[in-house]
Amino acid sequence: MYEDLKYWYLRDHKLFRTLSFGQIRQLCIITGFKKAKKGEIIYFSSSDLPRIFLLKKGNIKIVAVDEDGNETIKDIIQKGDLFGELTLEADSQSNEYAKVLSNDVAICSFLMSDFEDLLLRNPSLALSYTKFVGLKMKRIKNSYSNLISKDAKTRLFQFLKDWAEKEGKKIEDKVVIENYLTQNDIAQIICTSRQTATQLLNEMETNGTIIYSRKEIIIRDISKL
Amino acid sequence: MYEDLKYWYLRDHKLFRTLSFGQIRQLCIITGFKKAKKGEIIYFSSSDLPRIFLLKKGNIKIVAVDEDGNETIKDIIQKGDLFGELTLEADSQSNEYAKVLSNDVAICSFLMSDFEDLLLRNPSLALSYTKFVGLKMKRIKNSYSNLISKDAKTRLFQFLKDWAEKEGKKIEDKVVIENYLTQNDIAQIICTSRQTATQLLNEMETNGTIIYSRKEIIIRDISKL
DNA sequence: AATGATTTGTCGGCTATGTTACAGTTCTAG
DNA sequence: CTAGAACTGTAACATAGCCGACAAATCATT
Repeated sequence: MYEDLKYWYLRDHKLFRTLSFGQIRQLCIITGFKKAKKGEIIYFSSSDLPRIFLLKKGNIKIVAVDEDGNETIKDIIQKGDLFGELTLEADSQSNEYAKVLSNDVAICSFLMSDFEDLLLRNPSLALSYTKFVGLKMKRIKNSYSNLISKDAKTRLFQFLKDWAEKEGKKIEDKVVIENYLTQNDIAQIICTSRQTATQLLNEMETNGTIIYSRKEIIIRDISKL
Repeated sequence: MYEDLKYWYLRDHKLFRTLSFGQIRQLCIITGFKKAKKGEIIYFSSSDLPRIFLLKKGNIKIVAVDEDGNETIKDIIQKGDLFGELTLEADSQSNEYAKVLSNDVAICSFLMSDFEDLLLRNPSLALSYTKFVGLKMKRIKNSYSNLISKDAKTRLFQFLKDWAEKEGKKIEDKVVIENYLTQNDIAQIICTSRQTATQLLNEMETNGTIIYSRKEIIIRDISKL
């Protein structure tokens, strides 16, 4: 029964959909299944054995701390996303951890080495996984080049657009996003100061392009972003 | 004989070193083997069939053009590097091309689909390749976060340091780099205006940290960068 | 050797954005 | 219900680095 649970938790992910029950049993080791609450911190890069994680429920942010102690948001992970040592290469020096944003999350994980074995036995999965990593790379490239070449306003617009696309719910002609980020979070994601983010958001609100509150963000007309 | 040539040209790359002669024959299709001269432009994203390229000799830059016609340097490719559709996913919209920087280059290429077949038959190669793509991703992340969080001067320093490490020749306690980039190129790589790059380089020269000419750059004391 | 093209050098004004600083608002935990 | 913490709002000021403009130097081609 517990075995079955594990099975479904992985099967769920599109990457693993092609695998048989038996094959997933090979990856028998969802050694970790964890729940956590808002604000909790989950260390993963420095964990004993390198792992790959799968977020089953909720939202987390990946935060990196540099030498000077500055925090930067590396990524926002949503339900269904993989995170951790996706490159299959343990990286001791990257000083990253995950912080829970939503009220509670559920995470499962498996050992990198076990995953490698599975890939070796399933070339087509290996290929899919490579493409998956590649896609991730492309996304990163894209968002970074936005960060570099556009000004803060454009970056905010782009961010909201992406967010709406990923998680927004269309209600009539508006898009409603559940807002689990603080303005500071948003600022960090689009790489600007909190103040500028605040200003821009307020500006958009007075313009009537969005309705902002701590609970949700409503975008009037997504095509105008 | 010609077959043998192809073989060696691939065998050369560390990724393919583990493959047998026969396996490389499977990838029998180094359909392209091309030479080009300085300034030439090589289109690859829009090429008929998606390919993966291997630069055998020389240096090229990967340039992307955005909607407004602005050119940005995406990458500098050196002898031995792979480039092209590394993610194994044809990408029609990325408007990229390669421009030859050194006096002449030699490039060989093979079809993405053939490469995929090879990966399917060689799980361990697939794994290596995944790690290779992963590594590339990590590098990109790294350099981008430099671009974002550091100022132009630090970026230039970092760039010179990397360049020296990759290509510099140690002569006594100095490092000499063959300079095939214009100041404009450098500016684009570190994402600043040409003027600022010029200013910073001159500043470094008067400081005595580097000796700059169009042919070569000499770094006095690399540890001081 | 000459001419045009490319690359480099330099300057002053301008703008977006970070910084510092503080006040008001909303949430949270006891 | 209340105090403290965490967020949000606003403003003045400083500045890195972009941009336009143009001159000087170097390279490439005939």
